[in-house]
Amino acid sequence: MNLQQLFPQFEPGLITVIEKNATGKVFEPGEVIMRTGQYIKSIVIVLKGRIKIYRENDEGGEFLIYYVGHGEACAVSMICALQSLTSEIMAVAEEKTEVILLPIQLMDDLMGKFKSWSQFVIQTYRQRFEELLTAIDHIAFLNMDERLEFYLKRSVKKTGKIKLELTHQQVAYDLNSSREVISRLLKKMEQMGKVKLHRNAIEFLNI
Amino acid sequence: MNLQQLFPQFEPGLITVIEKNATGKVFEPGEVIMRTGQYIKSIVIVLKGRIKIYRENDEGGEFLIYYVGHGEACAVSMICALQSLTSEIMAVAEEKTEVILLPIQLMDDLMGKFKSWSQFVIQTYRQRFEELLTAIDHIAFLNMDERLEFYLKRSVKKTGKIKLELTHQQVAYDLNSSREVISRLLKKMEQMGKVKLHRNAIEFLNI
DNA sequence: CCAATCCGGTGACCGTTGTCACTTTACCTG
DNA sequence: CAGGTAAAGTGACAACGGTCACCGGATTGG
Repeated sequence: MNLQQLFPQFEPGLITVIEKNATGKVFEPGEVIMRTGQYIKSIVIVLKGRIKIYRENDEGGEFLIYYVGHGEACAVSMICALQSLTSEIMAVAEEKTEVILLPIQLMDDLMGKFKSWSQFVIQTYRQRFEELLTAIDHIAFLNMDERLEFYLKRSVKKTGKIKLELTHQQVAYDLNSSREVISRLLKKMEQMGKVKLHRNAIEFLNI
Repeated sequence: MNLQQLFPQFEPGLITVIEKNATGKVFEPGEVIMRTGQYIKSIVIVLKGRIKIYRENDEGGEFLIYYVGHGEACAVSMICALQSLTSEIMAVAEEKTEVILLPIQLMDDLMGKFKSWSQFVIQTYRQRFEELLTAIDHIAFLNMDERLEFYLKRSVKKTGKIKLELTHQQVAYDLNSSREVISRLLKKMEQMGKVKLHRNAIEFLNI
């Protein structure tokens, strides 16, 4: 994967520094990249594939906050990196995902030296901040059926597939709900002609 | 209010630039500082008092996300400032609040020139990001009684008062609930000896 | 091919919260 | 002090979503 191609806005000097200090890593679908409570030692940048970021609670509840796609970075890793804090979220590879890891010590240095880097950091914060606000909106103001519909639409957009390979159980996890509830709501959506249900797959109609 | 005293980490040069370009403003308790959908033209920094930041939805629902106290800045104003976007939140003065407004054009300039400023910006993002995550936790995983207790404890901490001057209706607004529900839960808490209820006030016991 | 397993469908039930309607209480003001 | 008003208490009810129990169909693997 060509870094310069993925980040055309980065100065060549910055690319060189990153290439010198980064280590690559590949995660298989479903593999956990980061756990709640784990120490963060690197900034994670996605080159290829996609990561899901979850918030967890003590009793096994989990809740999908956002996706990190290629050319994006995990804001949480940056945040924690600055203070060597533990992660407050969980990250899981959704598909086969290629990332690079940058040692946190580099962060301060890059921020000072490269304007494109500090813009990238700020831009990442901004985007994630807005996504968190959207997440808050949804759980605070929407019912499960509306949240489900948003979830499916977003999945279609992120994967580019209309037929989503998902079980009801997986959807329930992501929305911090239960399988039965999701099944019921999907049935309703099917009756309204919004989706077609298959085994292990949900086909989205009327986009 | 002495800027240098409030921000000891700022370089004297930075203080000078801020003083030259800032305009002061005072808001009365309950006054709306920023509305959802409004264009942001300045960065807001609180010198004295406290602001409440809400997320609103179309149907009049609102939801308290966090407070901005003295020596703190509104992360949203920074985020929007960078791209001249509209605000996605509402800000209301909780008490008599003194702020300074920095024109957004200054942002880029300061970021490049003053390390203490870019650290301040990053630090602000980091803190707000975590508060958003906490807010998500609460609405996603906690029941109203737990959220209410957290809300009261936080108010005690923020105001320094054990006897909170709040009506049940105001609490209901902040938690996006209804007065009756809050009244019921407060009654329960009173029976458990956690609070003492007065007219227009809630006294917190056992801290 | 049959058993085990996984996925999904379904009905019953319940707790939490929101809503409605109304009453009671505290406080303020003329 | 009387009357008005804002705040708070309360009971009834409904909607949403979580849980339980159980079933049936599809898939897989020995």
